[in-house]
Amino acid sequence: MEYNFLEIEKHWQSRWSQEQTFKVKEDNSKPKFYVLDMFPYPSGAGLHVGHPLGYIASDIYSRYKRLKGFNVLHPMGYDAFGLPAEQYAIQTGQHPAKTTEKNIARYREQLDRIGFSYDWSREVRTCEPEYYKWTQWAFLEMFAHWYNNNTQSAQKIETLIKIFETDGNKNVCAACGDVALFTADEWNGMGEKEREEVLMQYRLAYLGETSVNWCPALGTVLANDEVKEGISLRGGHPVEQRKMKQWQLRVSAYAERLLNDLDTLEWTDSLKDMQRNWIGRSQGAEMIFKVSNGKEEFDLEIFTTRADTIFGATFMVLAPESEWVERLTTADQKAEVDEYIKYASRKTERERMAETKKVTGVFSGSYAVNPFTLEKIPVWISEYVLAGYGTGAIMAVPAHDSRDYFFAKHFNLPIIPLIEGCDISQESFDAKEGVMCNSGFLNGMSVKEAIPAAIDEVERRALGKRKVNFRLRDAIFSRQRYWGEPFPIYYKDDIAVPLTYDQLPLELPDIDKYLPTESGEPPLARAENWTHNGYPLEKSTMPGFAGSSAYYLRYMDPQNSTALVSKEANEYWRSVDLYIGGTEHATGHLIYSRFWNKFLYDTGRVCEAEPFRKLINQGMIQGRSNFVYRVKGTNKFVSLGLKDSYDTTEIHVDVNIVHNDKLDLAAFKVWMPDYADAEFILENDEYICGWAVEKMSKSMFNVVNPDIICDNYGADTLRMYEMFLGPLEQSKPWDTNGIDGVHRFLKRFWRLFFADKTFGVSEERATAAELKILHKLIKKTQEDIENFSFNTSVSAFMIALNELYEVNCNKREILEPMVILLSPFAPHISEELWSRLGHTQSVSLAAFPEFNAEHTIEDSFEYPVSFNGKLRYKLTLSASLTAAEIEAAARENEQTSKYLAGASIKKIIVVPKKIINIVC
RNA sequence: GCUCGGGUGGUGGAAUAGGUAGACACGCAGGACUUAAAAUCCUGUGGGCAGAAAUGCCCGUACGGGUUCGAUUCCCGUCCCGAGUACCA
Repeated sequence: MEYNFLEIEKHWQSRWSQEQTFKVKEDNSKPKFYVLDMFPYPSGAGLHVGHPLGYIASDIYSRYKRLKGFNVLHPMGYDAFGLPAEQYAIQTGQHPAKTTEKNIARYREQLDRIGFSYDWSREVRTCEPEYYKWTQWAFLEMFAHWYNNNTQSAQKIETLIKIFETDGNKNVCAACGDVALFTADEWNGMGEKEREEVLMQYRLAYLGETSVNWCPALGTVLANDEVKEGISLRGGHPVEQRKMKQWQLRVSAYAERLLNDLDTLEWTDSLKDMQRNWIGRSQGAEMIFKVSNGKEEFDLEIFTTRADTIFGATFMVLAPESEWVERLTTADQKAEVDEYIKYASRKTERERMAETKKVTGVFSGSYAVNPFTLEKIPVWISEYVLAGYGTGAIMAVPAHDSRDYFFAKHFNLPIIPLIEGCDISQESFDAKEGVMCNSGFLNGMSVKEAIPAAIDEVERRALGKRKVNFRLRDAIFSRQRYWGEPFPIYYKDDIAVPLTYDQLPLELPDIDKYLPTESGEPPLARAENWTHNGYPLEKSTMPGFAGSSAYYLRYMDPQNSTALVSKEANEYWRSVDLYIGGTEHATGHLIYSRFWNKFLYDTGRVCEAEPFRKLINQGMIQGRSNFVYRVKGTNKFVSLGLKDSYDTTEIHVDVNIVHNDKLDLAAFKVWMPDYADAEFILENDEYICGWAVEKMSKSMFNVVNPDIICDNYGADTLRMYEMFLGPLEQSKPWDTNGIDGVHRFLKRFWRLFFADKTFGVSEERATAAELKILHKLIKKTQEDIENFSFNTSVSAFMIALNELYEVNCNKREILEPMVILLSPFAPHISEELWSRLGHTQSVSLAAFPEFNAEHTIEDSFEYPVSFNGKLRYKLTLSASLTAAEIEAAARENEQTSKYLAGASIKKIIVVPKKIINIVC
């Protein structure tokens, strides 16, 4: 009886879908467990073999948890808004909804073949109005809240208005934009428009002018994490800086909490580190310098983490975009400064990066006074100071900051060393160590003492105060695109007015073309009558991360039409227990989602402060390309081992017509018409291809479709092989060379149940040795699954099978539990065997077999005995032994006795069950 | 530059509260079955030396040191690879 995986898999997949085997409901009698995959963007290319890696792992874990008696929520959906569908629409005129629908159908087909245990009744798609209604709702909620720094939580905007009405804003401690102080009377005297402008500075979703990453080729703004090295992540177009009025989310308000709560999560250290770096907390002081342009005096505020170096501040630098530039530029420097500002603004982000070592700058004409040395120091303008961080102005300490050092050297500004014995002839001394000098009252202190001492003095003399700065910026939330969630906002006399909740969802209108308009407006400007009660609606749409920020909540209660998630469903499922996905979302989705969740937590909509308790990052699967070598100027191809004797060109060949690096010659001739009459120079009658690890992409012909693996080997082989490939977190090339081994295992496992060609297992009682094989496997498998070490788990099955074959065991008592153990990895074959074993209920309803220590404990061991660390012989000894017993046994033993003859024993080291070392 | 990972056979990878390095699998070589192939099964497989053989000895976890009876594992230094980040004051 052959292992007919095609038939078996088809049969069980249709059973699972008919019987809705994996549908879950809230059930208070069982503990819950929520396993989530990062939902995919359904691209036109379909799934390749790399996509399911994480899905397989999460599916194994889900099935395992079910076997352990948990009520497992394991849903799947689609992140369906996105740029590729829109780009495709621009090119073809096809509505993105149509192509997205088609792609989703294809994805579903491919996913189904692998045998995942998703509860598809909970599927969500971010582009459907019933779903994005709640994305829009969350945006309106943010619009209607402000962040109170005193209580460290979001509060209704009405509470703020109340405070303004009675106290003005002097006692309000909020995360907000620049607002002048006003009294209650002033507030009450303001007109509606003026009030709205003030409130906008406080809202958590707000409209504000910022410098944004503008991508001219895509005609849209991009978030920082959508840009890499000045190039757009999608499409690879150059990106430049531009000032624009955009909707933003006040993510920065949550910086401290986003940072602190990382400690409560079971994420990898490297991922937490990435988030910590991205949030970028730094502790220092804000200080005021008196500056004068010769006519007027100002207080110029700067931020520094090195207040201790104040005595070495020999000049100041403003960012070119700083509002101070205009005030501090003197008449005779104006021409030069204007030219520099123009030069700096023309540069794209990319050019700035490329010239990061080039020193540029211009003198403003103004001077500041160093409050400690009372020296007059010049104020310069340079692009190495960023407008968006701190106050956009710095005090420059060239001796102890490398950037200031290069600048001072270039423009010949004084450099004063502040640390005893430091050498600053070639470069600055940036380390925070050593003893202070040239620094007045700080002299003789170590740097570590001097930093707080200097800030204390600054505060005492009212020159400034302690301050924590974050690198994390507010998230820009507007995109000038079509295929995204419309903003539920309209404009009445230039005032942004939210729609009411009962007017949601605001559906995306149909338009005839998906490009921006000729006048540069977003595509929604093309929609007919894009208005609300005659007032114009917002024309931007929301970015990709909007729809993915709260999808894990929607899965808990996907059909709810009155709330994002009901209180009951939320309190049952709480948060994601296990989240599996790629590390590329570390500073995007995983920050936004945490922010979004914390906001909903503040407003009492969700019961957990963090969305994803444990997170595993699966590695990327790279492509493994194959090459053939064409002899130049001919249609002859030479095998890898012989290619050095010819002058050849390396050509990518489709990996699907290569097996174990051997080329299928017939298939090769059919593959490309040019090669129909190709000739081959073979070695040992075979054509061996070269190979290299590259990105999986169509152009390198190294894309492997999981469907092909399912056709040839079956889904169970695919699942086990992907796990067997190596540790889950590690990136590795897809390499089919080993897949036969896993497939062979499944065939051998299957054959174990067919002793005499017909199905049947022995009902005899198992021996102690056989039980040992089983219980070793139970122990190992459970440990490995809990540790996500699936590759060693697969190995454990192979070892157990080898051992069973060795003792020729096909007893029910051993095989039945093994079927259950294997079912998370290879569900189809397990279900089939389970039912053939005479069980009507599916495997998943059976209890997971318990590990029994009794069957794995041995009463005697073969101990390797070493003398002075050198291994000599093995002695069989009982499990518990004393030094005297070991010595006696060793002296009696024929082989070891010669090493002990006449030797005096210093000590005997016993490492339980491992080794005995006798030191002579 | 900074931060975090990682360097183990021909290949993917096992083994780290320090304890027989190379599990398991691929590949390769030889053998059995077969008219033949496929499938299946068995044996060998880090390198070197000695031996007819059983076997024994030496060297081996990027490189150089250190701690230890004992280091792939811990510490110091060097080199290389990968990921993230980039003028964040």
